[in-house]
Amino acid sequence: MATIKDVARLANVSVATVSRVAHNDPKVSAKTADKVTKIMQELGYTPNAYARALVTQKSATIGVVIPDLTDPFFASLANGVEKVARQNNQQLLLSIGEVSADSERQAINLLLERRCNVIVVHSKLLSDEELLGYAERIPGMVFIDRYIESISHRCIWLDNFEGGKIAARHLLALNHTQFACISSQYQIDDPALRMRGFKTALNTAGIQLDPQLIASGPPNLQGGEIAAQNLIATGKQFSALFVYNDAMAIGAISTLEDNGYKVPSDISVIGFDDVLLARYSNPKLTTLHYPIEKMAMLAAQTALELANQSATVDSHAFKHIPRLVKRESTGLKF
Amino acid sequence: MATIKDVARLANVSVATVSRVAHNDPKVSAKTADKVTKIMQELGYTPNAYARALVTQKSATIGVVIPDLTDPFFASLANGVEKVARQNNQQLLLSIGEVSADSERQAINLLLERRCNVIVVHSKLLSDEELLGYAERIPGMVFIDRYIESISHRCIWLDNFEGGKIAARHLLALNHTQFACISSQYQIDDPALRMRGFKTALNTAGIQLDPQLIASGPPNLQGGEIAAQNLIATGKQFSALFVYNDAMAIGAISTLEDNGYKVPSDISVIGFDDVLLARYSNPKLTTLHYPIEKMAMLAAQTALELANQSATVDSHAFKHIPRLVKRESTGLKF
DNA sequence: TGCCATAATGTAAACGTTTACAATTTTAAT
DNA sequence: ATTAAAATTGTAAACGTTTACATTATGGCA
Repeated sequence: MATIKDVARLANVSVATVSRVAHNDPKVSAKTADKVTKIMQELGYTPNAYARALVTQKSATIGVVIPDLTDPFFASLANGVEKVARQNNQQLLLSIGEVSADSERQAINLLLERRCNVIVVHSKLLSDEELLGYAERIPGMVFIDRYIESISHRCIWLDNFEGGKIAARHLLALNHTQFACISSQYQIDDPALRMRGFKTALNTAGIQLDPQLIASGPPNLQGGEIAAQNLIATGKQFSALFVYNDAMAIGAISTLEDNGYKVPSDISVIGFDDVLLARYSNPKLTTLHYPIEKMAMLAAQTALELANQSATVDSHAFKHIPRLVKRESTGLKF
Repeated sequence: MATIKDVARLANVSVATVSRVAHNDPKVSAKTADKVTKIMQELGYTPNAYARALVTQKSATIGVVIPDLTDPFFASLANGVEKVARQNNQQLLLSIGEVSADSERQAINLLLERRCNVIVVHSKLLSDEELLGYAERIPGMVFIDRYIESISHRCIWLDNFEGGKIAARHLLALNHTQFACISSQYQIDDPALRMRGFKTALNTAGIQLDPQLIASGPPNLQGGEIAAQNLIATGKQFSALFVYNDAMAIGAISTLEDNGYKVPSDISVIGFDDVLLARYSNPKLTTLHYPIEKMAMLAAQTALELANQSATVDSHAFKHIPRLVKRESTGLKF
């Protein structure tokens, strides 16, 4: 590939001049600028980002660490970061953390090697201490979907507890009195918080959740199907079901309908996350909207500002509350 | 950030020795290796990928150009590339091409600046000529979901025409005789090919497709809903519906059911792509599986080999045929 | 003990840029 | 025509590595 020197030689100027033309620096005469531009095109010259990064000490790159791209939730996250990256003429470097602490660590390290000074990390497996260590080293690192007290101004997270409460209040407002839950068996924090919020709101209304009507499974379609089967197998009555996420909720609905229950007329079902699926399911899913793309954009913006020491973000924006999206899967209890 | 020189100074050795330790070169004594390693850890030394790339002339990076991350189809594509990237210790650089020829061009150029020599491109907007120009400059560039005659060994594509035929044959085998179609109004090639394949197979069976029973719309849920409404509005009978993609198919089903038609008992519906949605919809969608992740992996693998001039791939593998996935949305016509 | 092969380490150039600073050319005012 | 200021261009160091080659240290053997 043609280098700046090649251009300089052919144009009979110094590399400095070529560099100036490449940055359309005003202190270069129109004539030489033309000449150089022409040669650049002839040679198909493209500046070498590595050389540039080396000397300027900036990578023009935003890094993202997520566990998985196929999950639409994380795809939205990456998309949010990409948007602000593009707005700021930065490129997106993607590092997939998979499912082990080791690969998450690996993913972060790769970003560090590339001198990414702006990084959005979604980590559920690394300890607070380890993340703090990284955070200390690189000021432009921000955590999404995680809360670490001592660096709360660098954490963008959703209030899952509150989400659970909102779900409960919605079902209570529809006159339901007999509740069931489906939780996820993975990811320590989120499911537990959502369930606790749900129970708390029920208790406030003077209702106890029957422990036998809490099922769980892996957080996907099949998990929801199995959990719903277990719920039905208890033989207990319930008219409202709060499910950990949309995928499980759709699985649960499918099992319920296979067993002769109509949603929402017999049983109301509410999901969580509001991923694409929720709008495509039948009946369309009532759920709690997780504004992940917006949060990701905020995270990227914050990381960018922190990296430039220009941080002025209102730290109240960091906690997000999910919003109830009423669709077709919940209804009045008669 | 600590550099190799810092390490060298503190360890009382030359930078060359540190570099050797970093690559665990065998020609360094165990004693010094230990000493250096310790200092590296103390300083939290991470080699600078840019400096390394500059001198070795390799970027250790695979680039991907896709129009959009939120579309699960493209997310799968990116995921496939990422998988082989990781297998080969490469990093994923993502460039979003959006929806204009200009931004696609921009996306490719950014990758070139970063001296990505392995690139998987999904472009529908740039002309064959322009892509050929790029292909010439960089040998490790491979095109997915596109066919360019003169560089067919660098194109990984799906036979949409054949897919249309398979769909038709499936519906014919179920004894259907009255057909309708929903196509997409965007993306010149794919929809046209799918529809042509469909018609061709019908004609072979001696059936003509009524031109009035071909509707179209934007390739999403709403597009499918609207198109189905138009189909119903014609007042014409049909028992089998071939839809451009799964999202539209789900929209169409929703409209059909709202109008009192049962799927599949009244009308069989077949989609295309087999995205996540197809498995989550109700009824579950019969569709044509587009093995995009597998294709993306093959593309990345091919690009990698081309970049290393070690290409030995069987070029017959480059054309892919979609596979029929029979689920619940199609059934026998009585 | 001296010598040589081998192992270990160091030196320095190169990769392709950017950017102070220096040098040169142009411009305009006298 | 002279000259100072302004505009343009060039020089060279620096960024952090890798690596061919040169140098030095080590150990084995006679």
